[in-house]
Amino acid sequence: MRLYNTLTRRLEELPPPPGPIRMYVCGPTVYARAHVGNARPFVLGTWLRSWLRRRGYDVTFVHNITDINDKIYKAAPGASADLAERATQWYLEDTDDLGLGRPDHLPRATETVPQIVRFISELVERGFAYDVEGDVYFRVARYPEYGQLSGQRPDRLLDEDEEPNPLKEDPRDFALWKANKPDEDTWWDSPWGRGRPGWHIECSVMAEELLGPVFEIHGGGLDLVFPHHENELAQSRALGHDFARIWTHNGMLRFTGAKMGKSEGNVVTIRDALDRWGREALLLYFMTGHWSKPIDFSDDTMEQAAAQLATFRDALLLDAQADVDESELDTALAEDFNTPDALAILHRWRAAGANAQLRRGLELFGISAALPSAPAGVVELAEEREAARAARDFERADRLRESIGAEGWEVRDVEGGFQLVPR
RNA sequence: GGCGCCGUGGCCGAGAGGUUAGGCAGAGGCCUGCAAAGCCUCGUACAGCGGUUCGAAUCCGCUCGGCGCCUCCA
Repeated sequence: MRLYNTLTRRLEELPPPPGPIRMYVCGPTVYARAHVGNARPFVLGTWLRSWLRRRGYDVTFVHNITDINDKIYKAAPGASADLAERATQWYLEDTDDLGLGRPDHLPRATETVPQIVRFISELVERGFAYDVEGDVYFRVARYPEYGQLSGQRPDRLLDEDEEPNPLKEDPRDFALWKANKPDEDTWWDSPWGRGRPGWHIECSVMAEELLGPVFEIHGGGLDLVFPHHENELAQSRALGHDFARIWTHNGMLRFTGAKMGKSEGNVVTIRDALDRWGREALLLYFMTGHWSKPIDFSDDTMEQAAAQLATFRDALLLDAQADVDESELDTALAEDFNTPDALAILHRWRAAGANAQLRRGLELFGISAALPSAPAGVVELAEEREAARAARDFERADRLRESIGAEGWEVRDVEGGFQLVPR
């Protein structure tokens, strides 16, 4: 199994089964309903887990909930904890409805504060951090490797336009701990006074708490490479921890086509996508693009995914029992988890009539392609149509087919009866 | 300006020096009372310009175009 590693900029071999494979995928900051783009790393993480397990790996999948953040304070003045809790529940509901199961651990920043404080204290003791007026900052100058993940050169990271924070020794330094401000309604006690963790530290700590100081995979959106992941790496390596070996960064979703969303964010929530297209079409959509590349989310691309799903469903209605070499799929996935290639293979199996393997292959990605059964009223119409056909009253039969169509179903005449398919 | 990614047939999208990717949409046909599904047939594409090579969509250079990040966005 090889995966593209942002840190080394090449494909990297995973240890052989059973591993272990310890995987941390950055989860959401909970301040609003998550959008489809947020689903991509989650989907990828659960897919990877199930496939690796099938290959005999011992996998632990950690996915965090960042429930302490500036954005939350800003979005819900005076009620940030409440919003964070609500948005956490939304996220769990939305990702549950993707039907891929839950990560093995869903740590929350608010439940990790003592460990975070300990971690920061150690950084301070070792000179990698300093406190000023209740804030604690990471001393970038003390960590010469800074920039290795994102390819940024430390000396080029100075932004002249930015008003420098006078508390920082160096404008590149970033906050590990922030003193409580009057409009922030949650806080924790610490050696530096009342405050709360900065943005990046919670991930270093939660990952190491659950996976240890060295683990195999760290994932997340490409937009997190800098500064978020760069900073995580710096904090942990500063303490001598290897931290993540392979960094996987998934490409962004591009929202094109019809404008959705409000003022500027033309985004679609996971919920909306689920309601409109169904979870299986959505999952199939995610398969159509390689995880490391951007994909367009549009009516057009979703319709194409839905059409592919229908094709698979139709094929599985047939009683086909051909046999194919199932390892072909594993070969595709073993090479950087190439789902578009995997999808092409599944289509070949479909065309070959290898339904058992096709079903197993789809299930790996959480797609059961099972047909819902038609409501009784629709079944009745179909039975009436059968009777009309038997009586060779085709005009009536065609009218009944139209009525069935109006209910959102399609009748097909098959050997010895009919079949009802939603459309 | 800095770091990086990408441009493949109407659309989506693998591949990566010489061999059919696959799908969606479309056309014709078989089947069907008519359909649907299924099956058969049909597309010789790799942004442009140079170069390397016996041979390039695949390597090199330049140009054009799109995108991400550059302190809180998955």
